[in-house]
Amino acid sequence: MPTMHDVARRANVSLSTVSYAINGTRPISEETRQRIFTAMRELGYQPHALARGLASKRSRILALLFPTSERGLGNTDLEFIIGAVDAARELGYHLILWTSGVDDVVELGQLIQQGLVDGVVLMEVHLHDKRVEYLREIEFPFSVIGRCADVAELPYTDIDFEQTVREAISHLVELGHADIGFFNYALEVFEAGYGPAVRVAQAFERITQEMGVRGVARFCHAYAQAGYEAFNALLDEHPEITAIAVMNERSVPGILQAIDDRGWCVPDDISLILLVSSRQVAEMSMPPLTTLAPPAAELGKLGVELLVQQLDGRSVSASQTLLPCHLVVGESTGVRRQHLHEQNPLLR
Amino acid sequence: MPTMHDVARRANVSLSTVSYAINGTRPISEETRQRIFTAMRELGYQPHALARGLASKRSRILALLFPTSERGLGNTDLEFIIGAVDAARELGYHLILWTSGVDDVVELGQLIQQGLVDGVVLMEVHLHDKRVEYLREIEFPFSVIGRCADVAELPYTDIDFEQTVREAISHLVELGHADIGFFNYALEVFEAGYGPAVRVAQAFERITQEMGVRGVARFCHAYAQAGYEAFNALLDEHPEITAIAVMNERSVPGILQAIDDRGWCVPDDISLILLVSSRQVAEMSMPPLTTLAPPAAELGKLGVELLVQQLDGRSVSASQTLLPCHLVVGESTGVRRQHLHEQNPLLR
DNA sequence: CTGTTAGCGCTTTCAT
DNA sequence: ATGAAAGCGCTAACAG
Repeated sequence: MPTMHDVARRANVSLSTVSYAINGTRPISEETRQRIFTAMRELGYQPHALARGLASKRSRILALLFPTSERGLGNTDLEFIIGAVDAARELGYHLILWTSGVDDVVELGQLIQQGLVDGVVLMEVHLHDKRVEYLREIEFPFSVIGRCADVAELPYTDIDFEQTVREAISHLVELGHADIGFFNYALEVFEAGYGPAVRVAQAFERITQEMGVRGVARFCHAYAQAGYEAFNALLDEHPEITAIAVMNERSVPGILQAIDDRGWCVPDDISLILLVSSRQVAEMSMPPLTTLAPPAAELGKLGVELLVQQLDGRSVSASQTLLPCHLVVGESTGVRRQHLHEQNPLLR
Repeated sequence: MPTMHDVARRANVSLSTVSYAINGTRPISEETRQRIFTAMRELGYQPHALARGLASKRSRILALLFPTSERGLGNTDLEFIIGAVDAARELGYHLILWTSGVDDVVELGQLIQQGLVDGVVLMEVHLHDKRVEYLREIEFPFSVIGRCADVAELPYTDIDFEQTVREAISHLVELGHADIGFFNYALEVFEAGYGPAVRVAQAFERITQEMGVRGVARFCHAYAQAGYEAFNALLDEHPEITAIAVMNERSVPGILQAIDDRGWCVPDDISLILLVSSRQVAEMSMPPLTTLAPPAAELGKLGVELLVQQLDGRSVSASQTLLPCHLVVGESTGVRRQHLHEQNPLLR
């Protein structure tokens, strides 16, 4: 494995000149530049990452902090990661993956103290996030995918939940729906201050009011049975509901089952819309569901860019960005129909 | 940030003694050991990863090569990654994610020459994989999740496709099915030598014969419409088929749609079984599908262990392992029924 | 059992 | 525009 020294000798220059040529840290005459790069090519030289990092105090390695616990691994999560990896490489960084508890500050501290990474990208932050507090305190570079309650000076990128809910409700309202149910994450998740759960809940309430429709929100665990029960409970209590927005795709099969058990059809008897689920997941259902697909890869990318921006000083984008979800119209939303029990009260 | 030097002074020993104490590379008297570790704790010392790596020529960083192109991002892919990350950390390694083309040997070479990683774990290898050839040639440590045609001396872990298919077919045969369809990946994927596609195809043919049932295999692209068409084509040609095994979950919604369009029901009129799809995906359908769920996290873990085994010499497991898929019985497989057209020929 | 010291391969002052 | 040399923080001979 050739070193810089080898390149220097072959190009008849000093070692430092090679370094300067590579990093462009100071002017080099075109002629020697050529000699150096030719030598490099001929030797198949690649700078040694560790040595470079040690000397420059910049490893060009980032860590993506990825808590696995939260709400099970979703289909979009991988997209986040790939988006981040690709962006990192684009910017000349490596990305190490680090899974750990949401509030395991100790492990985070150890990772950082190893001097391996120049900065970290946090995923799944809570409204009050210990990791964020910690990183702020020790003034270690970081960026956040998601956002905290206090976003002052916080470099983050997140989904525009307001827009997402608005677009979803709009879509339903345009189809004539005026009584809309909403299944959020489970209560515990909400109470833990999981951003999406909290923000979508707020947005749902505000926007249904704004638009003059009736909204009923419920919490629902992330499995089919929970969806089944939540749906039945909701419709028993609010039979007027003709459309449901769902935050957690995992409960969907149960909801569909419950609908089917009533002899109902989607979307004829009830419309269903996913709030932040990938197109891919939406298409796994029959009928394909209407969804607001999150810009997962873009969020991953932006998260990395936000961080690199601090590290390199180069301005890539605004330091606080909300990205819209994209409405993908499937076949689970349709014009409002009268409910069966309205058509024929004998059925209930 | 304290260095080893600081620890040494505080513990009244030489710098090297601290090093030896940390690495356990040579005997240290219990007393000084204590002094050193106390000093470390008091200073909150963490060894500097880059410096250590540079000096020891072992970075304790691994790369997981994860081609994104192949067949779209599946739901299990993230599990692989998490499994690998966790295993790596367990063994004291970091894991960087590296996405690149399946046969982009150049980029792989550059990664390696940077001296950043001690070894790489390859995912999605082809039967004849350029990366494998390259790594063998330069004698760089690696392990493989999947396997090549020539597995001599190849440290790999893979799904036991033979067992998977056998278990699936057994399940169907026990339910009385004797005419079984099989949807493989697309022809191109098969021809590119994508291991799972090739191995499952072989296994399907062999095992159906062994068990004395009739099997009909087809290729099918990874989207709903393809499933729809493949299903109709298959059943038009082979109306005797009462069960279908599917390799690629993406085509499933189309298959279900086609079934529905015929006025058929799953599993009453036809059984459906997924071959290598996660439980999670299987449960997203209605009814929940029967599947052979791959041991994704275990494969990721084993892949890393196989590599570390070479690196550290510690023996963690056999260097060639096939892991079984796990049969998760859903509601998409049931006892064989006579087909509609047999019951009532007028329908067709 | 412990200390001294020469690197690991590179960046970056300080000279020229 | 180029060189020389002092580290970056650690490991691993080599010495005792």
